[in-house]
Amino acid sequence: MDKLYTITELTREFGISTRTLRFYEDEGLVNPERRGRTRLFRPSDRRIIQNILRGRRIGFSIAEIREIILAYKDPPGESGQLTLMMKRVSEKRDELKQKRKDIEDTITELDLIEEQCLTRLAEIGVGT
Amino acid sequence: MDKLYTITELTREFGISTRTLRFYEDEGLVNPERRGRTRLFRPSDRRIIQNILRGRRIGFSIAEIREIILAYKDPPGESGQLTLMMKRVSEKRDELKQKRKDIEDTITELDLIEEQCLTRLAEIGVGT
DNA sequence: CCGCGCATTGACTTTTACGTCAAGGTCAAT
DNA sequence: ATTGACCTTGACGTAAAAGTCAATGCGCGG
Repeated sequence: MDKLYTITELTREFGISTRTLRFYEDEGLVNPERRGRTRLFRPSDRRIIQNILRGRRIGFSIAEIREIILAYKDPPGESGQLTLMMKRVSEKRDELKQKRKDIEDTITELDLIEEQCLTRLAEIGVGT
Repeated sequence: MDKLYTITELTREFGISTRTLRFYEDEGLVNPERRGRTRLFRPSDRRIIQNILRGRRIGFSIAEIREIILAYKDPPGESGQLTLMMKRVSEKRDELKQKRKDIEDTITELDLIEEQCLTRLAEIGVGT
């Protein structure tokens, strides 16, 4: 049935503000239909928003997110452009792998902090 | 031999600016010695800087990074504080796990884009 | 002694990603 | 017809994390 979403429906679903969605439109990330001046978001817009939010969570800038979205929508037709894009994709992937390692190391560190807390708690618990 | 590092040595090693290191000092994240007014960073400072940069890469704010550094240095002595901290640690860990999943999904997506590029390239290559 | 490179502080500026008004249009229900 | 919910555009404000600029100091090779 291809439901259309109003702006506030989506802000509620994703916990973001209307300002944020309008901003994403200004940035050319989403292109909702209009009934009069009112925005109506398609399922495809909704999916893009999910992508944006994911990108945001992992620290991509709007420009980077836009680049990925565009790359996905219409990969360039020219050979040189394609090769260039594959280089950029490869770089991004390396960056993400580094980030994943950073996260894993930090999780380990958090585990350590937690352990220290437990130890201290036990000491205190025994002492009193 | 406990080498001491000048500010520019470290900026070169880590690819950051002197302004950044001074900013981190203002924020209380590092405490270099002083010979006169000149900063001399100890190996411990250097390690903290590595931690800061790692935190930065995974999107932690300076405030969050400071919190983790402090938690690691001196875990609080009081029972309530300890329990509180463990809750915060647990939250951060969940956040990081979500982030790791986001990263893995995005890597998968990048793989897909790359594949599309390769397909297009093959098509072009054959056609010409 | 002069200039060079490296160091300092302090103040002002910038960028990103929105938040926050202001001022008003539309429509359904009361 | 007024209230209230929801929508709009446009302009201005803000916080974080530095960048940039100005003015200055210190030690050293030539």
